[in-house]
Amino acid sequence: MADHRLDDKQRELLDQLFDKWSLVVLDILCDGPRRFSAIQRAAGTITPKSLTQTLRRLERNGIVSRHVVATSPIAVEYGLTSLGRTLEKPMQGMLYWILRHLPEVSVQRCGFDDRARR
Amino acid sequence: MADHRLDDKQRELLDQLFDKWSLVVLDILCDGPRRFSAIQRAAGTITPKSLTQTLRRLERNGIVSRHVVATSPIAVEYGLTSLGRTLEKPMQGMLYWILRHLPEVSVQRCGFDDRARR
DNA sequence: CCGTATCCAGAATGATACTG
DNA sequence: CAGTATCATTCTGGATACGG
Repeated sequence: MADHRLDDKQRELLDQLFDKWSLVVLDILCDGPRRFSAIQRAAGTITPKSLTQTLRRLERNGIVSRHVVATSPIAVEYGLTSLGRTLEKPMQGMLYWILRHLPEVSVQRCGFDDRARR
Repeated sequence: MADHRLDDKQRELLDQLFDKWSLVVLDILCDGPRRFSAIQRAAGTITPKSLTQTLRRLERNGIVSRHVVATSPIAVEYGLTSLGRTLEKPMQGMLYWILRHLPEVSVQRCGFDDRARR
Protein backbone atom coordinates (compact mmCIF):
# COMPACT_ATOMS: atom_id res chain seq x y z
CA MET A 1 0.00 0.00 0.00
CA ALA A 2 0.88 3.66 -0.28
CA ASP A 3 2.61 3.99 -3.60
CA HIS A 4 0.31 6.93 -4.15
CA ARG A 5 0.75 10.61 -3.56
CA LEU A 6 -2.19 12.97 -3.72
CA ASP A 7 -2.66 15.06 -6.81
CA ASP A 8 -4.49 18.38 -7.01
CA LYS A 9 -7.91 16.88 -7.73
CA GLN A 10 -7.66 14.59 -4.78
CA ARG A 11 -6.54 17.38 -2.50
CA GLU A 12 -9.46 19.49 -3.63
CA LEU A 13 -11.92 16.79 -2.64
CA LEU A 14 -10.11 16.32 0.64
CA ASP A 15 -10.48 20.02 1.33
CA GLN A 16 -14.18 19.91 0.60
CA LEU A 17 -14.82 16.95 2.84
CA PHE A 18 -12.82 18.46 5.65
CA ASP A 19 -13.86 22.05 5.62
CA LYS A 20 -15.10 23.57 8.83
CA TRP A 21 -18.51 21.89 8.88
CA SER A 22 -18.70 18.98 6.45
CA LEU A 23 -17.66 16.23 8.84
CA VAL A 24 -19.94 17.56 11.53
CA VAL A 25 -22.90 17.58 9.18
CA LEU A 26 -22.08 14.16 7.79
CA ASP A 27 -21.78 12.79 11.28
CA ILE A 28 -25.27 14.05 12.04
CA LEU A 29 -26.68 12.56 8.87
CA CYS A 30 -25.18 9.19 9.72
CA ASP A 31 -27.95 8.83 12.28
CA GLY A 32 -30.57 9.21 9.55
CA PRO A 33 -32.15 11.85 7.33
CA ARG A 34 -32.67 15.23 8.90
CA ARG A 35 -34.32 18.50 8.01
CA PHE A 36 -32.46 21.76 7.55
CA SER A 37 -33.35 23.21 10.90
CA ALA A 38 -32.69 19.94 12.69
CA ILE A 39 -29.17 19.82 11.30
CA GLN A 40 -28.64 23.42 12.24
CA ARG A 41 -29.67 22.74 15.81
CA ALA A 42 -27.59 19.59 16.10
CA ALA A 43 -24.47 21.20 14.66
CA GLY A 44 -24.40 23.86 17.33
CA THR A 45 -23.45 27.29 16.07
CA ILE A 46 -23.56 27.06 12.30
CA THR A 47 -25.30 29.90 10.47
CA PRO A 48 -27.90 29.11 7.80
CA LYS A 49 -25.60 30.48 5.16
CA SER A 50 -22.74 28.17 6.06
CA LEU A 51 -25.06 25.23 6.39
CA THR A 52 -26.52 25.82 2.95
CA GLN A 53 -23.04 26.09 1.51
CA THR A 54 -21.90 22.90 3.19
CA LEU A 55 -24.96 20.93 2.14
CA ARG A 56 -24.79 22.18 -1.44
CA ARG A 57 -21.21 21.13 -1.79
CA LEU A 58 -21.85 17.71 -0.33
CA GLU A 59 -24.84 17.38 -2.61
CA ARG A 60 -22.75 18.38 -5.60
CA ASN A 61 -20.21 15.73 -4.71
CA GLY A 62 -22.96 13.13 -4.63
CA ILE A 63 -22.58 12.46 -0.94
CA VAL A 64 -25.79 14.01 0.33
CA SER A 65 -29.27 13.98 -1.19
CA ARG A 66 -31.83 16.75 -0.91
CA HIS A 67 -35.50 15.95 -0.95
CA VAL A 68 -38.23 18.58 -0.94
CA VAL A 69 -41.50 17.61 0.70
CA ALA A 70 -44.25 19.88 -0.61
CA THR A 71 -46.09 20.33 2.65
CA SER A 72 -47.04 23.72 3.98
CA PRO A 73 -44.87 25.10 5.24
CA ILE A 74 -42.33 23.40 3.05
CA ALA A 75 -40.01 20.73 4.42
CA VAL A 76 -36.64 19.64 3.06
CA GLU A 77 -34.97 16.41 4.03
CA TYR A 78 -31.27 15.78 3.71
CA GLY A 79 -29.76 12.33 3.85
CA LEU A 80 -26.73 10.33 2.83
CA THR A 81 -26.70 8.88 -0.66
CA SER A 82 -25.39 5.37 -1.25
CA LEU A 83 -22.06 6.96 -2.11
CA GLY A 84 -22.27 8.94 1.12
CA ARG A 85 -22.82 5.81 3.12
CA THR A 86 -19.57 4.33 1.84
CA LEU A 87 -17.87 7.27 3.50
CA GLU A 88 -19.44 6.48 6.83
CA LYS A 89 -16.95 3.90 8.05
CA PRO A 90 -13.70 5.73 7.25
CA MET A 91 -15.18 8.92 8.61
CA GLN A 92 -16.25 7.36 11.87
CA GLY A 93 -12.73 5.97 12.10
CA MET A 94 -11.36 9.50 12.14
CA LEU A 95 -13.99 10.82 14.53
CA TYR A 96 -13.38 7.94 16.86
CA TRP A 97 -9.68 8.68 16.81
CA ILE A 98 -10.43 12.24 17.92
CA LEU A 99 -12.68 11.08 20.74
CA ARG A 100 -10.15 8.53 21.88
CA HIS A 101 -6.96 10.55 21.62
CA LEU A 102 -7.99 14.11 22.40
CA PRO A 103 -6.97 13.75 26.07
CA GLU A 104 -3.48 12.63 25.05
CA VAL A 105 -3.27 15.46 22.53
CA SER A 106 -4.15 17.94 25.28
CA VAL A 107 -1.32 16.60 27.40
CA GLN A 108 1.10 16.89 24.49
CA ARG A 109 0.03 20.47 23.86
CA CYS A 110 0.72 21.48 27.42
CA GLY A 111 4.15 19.90 27.24
CA PHE A 112 4.92 21.68 24.00
CA ASP A 113 3.70 25.04 25.27
CA ASP A 114 5.72 24.68 28.46
CA ARG A 115 8.86 23.93 26.51
CA ALA A 116 8.15 26.90 24.26
CA ARG A 117 7.76 29.27 27.19
CA ARG A 118 11.30 28.62 28.31
CA MET B 1 -22.39 3.57 18.41
CA ALA B 2 -22.63 7.28 17.81
CA ASP B 3 -24.16 8.72 20.91
CA HIS B 4 -21.55 11.41 20.61
CA ARG B 5 -21.66 14.83 19.04
CA LEU B 6 -18.51 16.84 18.59
CA ASP B 7 -17.84 19.67 20.98
CA ASP B 8 -15.74 22.73 20.28
CA LYS B 9 -12.44 21.21 21.44
CA GLN B 10 -12.91 18.22 19.23
CA ARG B 11 -13.84 20.35 16.25
CA GLU B 12 -10.73 22.43 16.79
CA LEU B 13 -8.53 19.35 16.60
CA LEU B 14 -10.41 18.17 13.57
CA ASP B 15 -9.72 21.51 11.90
CA GLN B 16 -6.04 21.24 12.64
CA LEU B 17 -5.71 17.76 11.30
CA PHE B 18 -7.59 18.63 8.17
CA ASP B 19 -6.22 21.95 7.18
CA LYS B 20 -4.88 22.38 3.69
CA TRP B 21 -1.64 20.46 4.18
CA SER B 22 -1.69 18.34 7.32
CA LEU B 23 -3.00 15.15 5.77
CA VAL B 24 -0.63 15.47 2.84
CA VAL B 25 2.32 15.85 5.16
CA LEU B 26 1.19 13.02 7.42
CA ASP B 27 0.74 10.81 4.42
CA ILE B 28 4.33 11.48 3.41
CA LEU B 29 5.63 10.79 6.90
CA CYS B 30 3.81 7.46 6.98
CA ASP B 31 6.52 6.18 4.65
CA GLY B 32 9.15 7.03 7.21
CA PRO B 33 11.03 10.03 8.67
CA ARG B 34 11.84 12.80 6.24
CA ARG B 35 13.78 16.01 6.24
CA PHE B 36 12.24 19.42 5.78
CA SER B 37 13.24 19.83 2.17
CA ALA B 38 12.27 16.26 1.32
CA ILE B 39 8.76 16.85 2.63
CA GLN B 40 8.56 20.09 0.75
CA ARG B 41 9.51 18.38 -2.49
CA ALA B 42 7.15 15.47 -1.96
CA ALA B 43 4.20 17.68 -1.08
CA GLY B 44 4.38 19.50 -4.37
CA THR B 45 3.76 23.22 -4.10
CA ILE B 46 3.84 24.02 -0.40
CA THR B 47 5.80 27.10 0.65
CA PRO B 48 8.33 26.86 3.47
CA LYS B 49 6.13 29.07 5.58
CA SER B 50 3.10 26.84 5.29
CA LEU B 51 5.17 23.73 5.82
CA THR B 52 6.70 25.11 9.00
CA GLN B 53 3.27 26.07 10.23
CA THR B 54 1.84 22.65 9.48
CA LEU B 55 4.72 20.79 11.08
CA ARG B 56 4.70 22.97 14.19
CA ARG B 57 1.06 22.39 14.74
CA LEU B 58 1.37 18.66 14.29
CA GLU B 59 4.33 18.70 16.62
CA ARG B 60 2.38 20.67 19.20
CA ASN B 61 -0.41 18.12 19.02
CA GLY B 62 2.11 15.36 19.69
CA ILE B 63 1.62 13.74 16.30
CA VAL B 64 4.95 14.60 14.71
CA SER B 65 8.43 14.66 16.22
CA ARG B 66 11.21 17.01 15.26
CA HIS B 67 14.82 15.92 15.58
CA VAL B 68 17.75 18.19 14.90
CA VAL B 69 20.93 16.55 13.63
CA ALA B 70 23.86 18.84 14.33
CA THR B 71 25.72 18.23 11.10
CA SER B 72 26.94 21.06 8.94
CA PRO B 73 24.90 22.22 7.29
CA ILE B 74 22.20 21.41 9.79
CA ALA B 75 19.68 18.65 9.17
CA VAL B 76 16.23 18.26 10.69
CA GLU B 77 14.28 15.04 10.62
CA TYR B 78 10.54 14.86 11.06
CA GLY B 79 8.71 11.66 11.84
CA LEU B 80 5.53 10.28 13.32
CA THR B 81 5.40 9.86 17.08
CA SER B 82 3.80 6.77 18.58
CA LEU B 83 0.64 8.84 18.91
CA GLY B 84 0.98 9.83 15.29
CA ARG B 85 1.23 6.23 14.21
CA THR B 86 -2.13 5.45 15.79
CA LEU B 87 -3.57 7.98 13.38
CA GLU B 88 -2.12 6.15 10.40
CA LYS B 89 -4.85 3.59 9.91
CA PRO B 90 -7.92 5.86 10.11
CA MET B 91 -6.16 8.40 7.96
CA GLN B 92 -5.29 5.90 5.27
CA GLY B 93 -8.91 4.84 5.38
CA MET B 94 -9.96 8.33 4.36
CA LEU B 95 -7.25 8.72 1.74
CA TYR B 96 -8.15 5.37 0.27
CA TRP B 97 -11.78 6.44 0.07
CA ILE B 98 -10.72 9.48 -1.91
CA LEU B 99 -8.64 7.41 -4.31
CA ARG B 100 -11.39 4.88 -4.74
CA HIS B 101 -14.39 7.17 -5.08
CA LEU B 102 -13.04 10.28 -6.77
CA PRO B 103 -14.14 9.06 -10.21
CA GLU B 104 -17.69 8.57 -8.97
CA VAL B 105 -17.63 11.98 -7.32
CA SER B 106 -16.57 13.53 -10.61
CA VAL B 107 -19.52 11.93 -12.34
CA GLN B 108 -21.88 13.22 -9.66
CA ARG B 109 -20.49 16.72 -10.00
CA CYS B 110 -21.13 16.78 -13.71
CA GLY B 111 -24.68 15.63 -13.16
CA PHE B 112 -25.25 18.28 -10.54
CA ASP B 113 -23.76 21.04 -12.66
CA ASP B 114 -25.83 20.01 -15.65
CA ARG B 115 -29.02 20.08 -13.63
CA ALA B 116 -28.04 23.50 -12.26
CA ARG B 117 -27.47 24.95 -15.71
CA ARG B 118 -31.08 24.37 -16.67
C1' DC C 1 19.90 23.60 4.78
C1' DC C 2 16.19 25.18 7.58
C1' DG C 3 13.73 28.07 8.42
C1' DT C 4 11.67 33.42 9.75
C1' DA C 5 9.70 38.11 8.42
C1' DT C 6 6.78 40.90 5.84
C1' DC C 7 3.29 42.01 2.84
C1' DC C 8 -0.87 41.19 0.64
C1' DA C 9 -4.94 39.14 -2.13
C1' DG C 10 -8.64 36.40 -1.76
C1' DA C 11 -11.36 33.00 0.55
C1' DA C 12 -14.02 31.70 4.42
C1' DT C 13 -17.15 32.86 8.01
C1' DG C 14 -20.07 35.44 11.15
C1' DA C 15 -23.83 38.87 12.00
C1' DT C 16 -27.87 40.54 10.55
C1' DA C 17 -31.79 41.21 7.98
C1' DC C 18 -35.03 39.81 4.76
C1' DT C 19 -38.09 36.63 1.39
C1' DG C 20 -41.10 32.81 -0.99
C1' DC D 1 -39.57 26.51 7.23
C1' DA D 2 -35.78 26.97 4.36
C1' DG D 3 -33.21 29.49 2.75
C1' DT D 4 -30.86 34.23 0.20
C1' DA D 5 -28.56 38.90 0.34
C1' DT D 6 -25.37 41.98 2.06
C1' DC D 7 -21.73 43.66 4.76
C1' DA D 8 -17.82 43.43 7.74
C1' DT D 9 -14.14 40.87 9.47
C1' DT D 10 -11.03 37.44 10.09
C1' DC D 11 -8.20 33.97 8.56
C1' DT D 12 -5.43 31.50 5.20
C1' DG D 13 -2.06 30.91 2.35
C1' DG D 14 0.98 32.47 -1.59
C1' DA D 15 5.02 35.45 -3.06
C1' DT D 16 9.21 37.13 -1.91
C1' DA D 17 13.19 38.13 0.53
C1' DC D 18 16.30 37.46 4.02
C1' DG D 19 19.01 35.19 8.27
C1' DG D 20 21.44 31.57 11.41
